Amino acid sequence: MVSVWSSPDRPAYPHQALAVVLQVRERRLHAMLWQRPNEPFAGAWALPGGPLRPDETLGASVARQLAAKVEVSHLGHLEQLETRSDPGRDPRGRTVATAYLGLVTTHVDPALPDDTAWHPVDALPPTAFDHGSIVGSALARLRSKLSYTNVGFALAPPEFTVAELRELYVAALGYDVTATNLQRVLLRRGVLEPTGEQAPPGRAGGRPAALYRFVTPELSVTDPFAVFRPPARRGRDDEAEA
Amino acid sequence: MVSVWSSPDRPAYPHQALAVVLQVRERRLHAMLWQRPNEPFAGAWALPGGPLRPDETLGASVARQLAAKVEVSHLGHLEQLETRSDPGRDPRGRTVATAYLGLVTTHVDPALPDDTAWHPVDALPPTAFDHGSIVGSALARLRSKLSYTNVGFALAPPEFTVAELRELYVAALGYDVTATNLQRVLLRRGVLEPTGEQAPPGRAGGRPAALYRFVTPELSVTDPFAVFRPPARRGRDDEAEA
DNA sequence: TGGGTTTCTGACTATCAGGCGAAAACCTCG
DNA sequence: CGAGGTTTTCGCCTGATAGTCAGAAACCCA
Repeated sequence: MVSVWSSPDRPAYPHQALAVVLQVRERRLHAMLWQRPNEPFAGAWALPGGPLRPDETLGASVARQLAAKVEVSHLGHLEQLETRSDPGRDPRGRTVATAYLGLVTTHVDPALPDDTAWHPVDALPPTAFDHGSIVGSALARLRSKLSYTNVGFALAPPEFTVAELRELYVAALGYDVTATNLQRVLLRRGVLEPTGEQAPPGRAGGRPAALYRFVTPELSVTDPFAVFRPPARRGRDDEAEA
Repeated sequence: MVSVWSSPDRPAYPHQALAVVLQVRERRLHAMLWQRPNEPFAGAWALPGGPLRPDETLGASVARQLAAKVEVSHLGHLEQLETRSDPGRDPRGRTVATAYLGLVTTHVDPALPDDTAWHPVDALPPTAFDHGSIVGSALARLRSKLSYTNVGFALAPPEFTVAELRELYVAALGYDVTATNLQRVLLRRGVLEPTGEQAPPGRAGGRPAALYRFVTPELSVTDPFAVFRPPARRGRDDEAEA
């Protein structure tokens, strides 16, 4: 047990770890929220999370508290987002909150407690505290990262067709993207690769789609900034193969 | 005065706001550090910062504590970086620390307390706590943002030549960039504009350089991701002018 | 077997970063 | 006062990549 120390010139504050857990459900991006039964903000919806324990890191804390809500194995990605410290953010007294961004793959439907539900991010119910704006931050983070990293792996099932992947991106980004372009860009970047197999023929006919997977199930950035790059890195000799 | 509340199931922790203040000095990127006189880490160098007060936000706290070190007006940019929560990061007891990234324009030399000094980021002295790795995070953040935002304005003086700006970028990025390309890219993005005047002729002869300034003294992102963009945004009709 | 549907592939275009060299503008020295 | 050196600026070219589009491929159903 680690002792918590405080003194007049080292004031201490309750700290909570929050999580914005996002998942694409029925072609729309949803956030996991739970409904507060008590004041303050009784009836309003809040982000899952809770107090930081004396012996855990914030990352461990948010993972532990999420485990009480969803199967943790469904969490494909978890990263620190930002820390909110407005003294008035909780009317009961000051707390500091560190928010995390969590992503759940779209092909699972984890069981949730009764007070917890998924809400489309473009039509959130009344939210508690500053949680609404935290969801906004998470959205912005996800959307920009979708473009220059492979976070998509955390939203998509292990194998998928390009059309399915496109649906995910459309839902998460909030605007339309073409399957052709999505496929070419991701293939060129080397984050996507065909499995060699093909999906079962669709119910409505049409050419059966090839199956793809993300090459690496870990976050990697694609260095979108061709700008001000060292001239050395000119030719990409990654695949020096006859 | 805001009351701080705590209970067995809402443990509280001392929280400190830290700042990684960076400045380009003599063609090298430096970080501002102060030398600890006492244990733990006596003699090691630490990031400026200190305890969060009960009635201030983290942002206000870091600004306040920096004001004790440097003229705050020199801080061209300040943004939240990340929050460290390893229970063992301070051997005296648990503290949570939220780090900020601060940038100082290169044309000033603010007076510093005796225990505080600038250190080149590529040759840091022994650092206290986890502050060394926090500097690393700040470096990564600055370098990526230099490429897709206009943060440069926070490092550069109000007016400058392209050659001077290039020196700043070289120092901050850690690798060489060409003045030609830097100028063209920033002009094309519209973050840079000529003042119309030109710098006093150099001591070594040569064509006198034109003076430039950053168009906006606030952070703006240049949306580096031409990827997965809504097709609507095709032509840029920002400057629909005869 | 033909029509409809979906996916895949390649060709073409537009945009932008990066490299290179010539021209412009200034200095100093003989 | 002109020649040589230095620094900046500008224009042209190349290469990489995003975006569009149309046609071919592959499947289902009637």
